[in-house]
Formats: sequence, C-alpha cells, structure tokens
Amino acid sequence: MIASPDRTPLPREFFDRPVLEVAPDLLGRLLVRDTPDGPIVLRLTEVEAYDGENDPGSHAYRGRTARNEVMFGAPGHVYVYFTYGMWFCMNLVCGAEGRASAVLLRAGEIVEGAELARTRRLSARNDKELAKGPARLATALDVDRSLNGTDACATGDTPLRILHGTPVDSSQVRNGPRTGVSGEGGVHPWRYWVADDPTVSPYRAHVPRRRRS
DNA sequence: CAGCGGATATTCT
DNA sequence: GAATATCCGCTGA
Repeated sequence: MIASPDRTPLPREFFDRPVLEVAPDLLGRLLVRDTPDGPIVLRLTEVEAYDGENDPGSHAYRGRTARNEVMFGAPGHVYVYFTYGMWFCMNLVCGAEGRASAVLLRAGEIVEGAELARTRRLSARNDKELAKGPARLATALDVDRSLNGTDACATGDTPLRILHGTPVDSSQVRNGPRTGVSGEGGVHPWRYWVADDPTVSPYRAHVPRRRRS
C-alpha cells in the first residue's frame, strides 16, 4: 500500500539549507501551477544544483547582476531566466539569503492537468514528454518572466506553490554531471534524477555552437 | 536511433 | 561581439 502524496506546502526552512542537500530532496515533490483554466500539478523527477558565487556553472558566479538578482534573495523564491532566444527555465532559490544558490527544475511528470499542459506543448508526442527538459517544463507550466521572484512558499494567493508530495527514497536517487554546462562547471555531478523514470530528460554534454554569419 | 544545424534575443564581455 | 543551465525538425542509418 502506497501512501497518497502529502498536499501540504513545503515550509521555507526546507529551502534554507545547503543546495546539495535540498536538490535530491526535491525529487518526488509536487509543484502546483494555478492557471486561469485550472491547476497543473507536476511531480519533480530531475533537478540540477547551482551553488552560488563559488560555482563556475552558476549564473551567480560573476556576482550580482540584473538577471540573477533573485538568486541572491530569500530561499523558496522562483528564479526564471530566458535563454537561447526562445526559452524560459525555472529554479528554486536555496540556502541562506545572499548565498545565491538555486535548483534548476529539469523535468517532471504531470500528474494533474495534462490536458492544459498539452495545449502549450503541441510538439510533445506523448505525455511523458510534456515536461522532459527544463524549457519544456516551464512551457508546460506556463512559466515565464512574469513569475520571476515570486514566492513558492507563500500561503494564499501565489501562481506557483510547492507541496511535500512523496519524497523519493535515497536508494532511488541517481546523480551525474550537469547537462549543457560549459567549462569547469561541467565537472560537478550535481544533476539528480529518479532512477528509471521515463520523464527524465536525456543527458547532453555542452556543445559550443558558433553563430552563423 | 544518432547527428546535425537553424531558430531566436537577452546577457555579459 | 560571442555565448548561451535548449528544443525541434530533418537527414541518414
């Protein structure tokens, strides 16, 4: 008998810990996105840790900028960035305020509201692909710049909240190199995923691509 | 299935 | 000016 997922919110203290502790602990948690048409609920299956100013792969590595400002703020808030000219990706800020670490939400399983997610993910060939990859996840949950800086731990009127769900047993957590991270930052095995889960994205090493003339 | 290149704009150097 | 925490569609096996 499997216990049903715990639908109570994760407290802010959950995020106020070192990011390498928080990241694997996020697997199996539930993200609730309230849209005008109804809620979409996602079970997290793949995440990546970025450890502030010490981490060459982190957006915060070269200090505070307009883009990464939210990373330097309080834990439990949402950091959204825009990349490759087309895509949004979302993170949850971790550690004490000023630590500038965050967890990139890379993939998950839509457990409720799949019909709503499908309307934005028309290229997905099946429901397992709806949120298989960080930009796909953000697209499926209708996450864009407007959610940057919002509080995922706030009670009440928030567009996005995170719930306890059912944490994944450590025996089922795998880890390996981060995806698409260039240079020295690529060496850290700070990508975490649920073993054998079909919604986890395929690993791709970073490939620098020159802009066409 | 793998490999490739195009799309696209913000961000930082 | 160059790189990017990516995805998609096409090609060839």
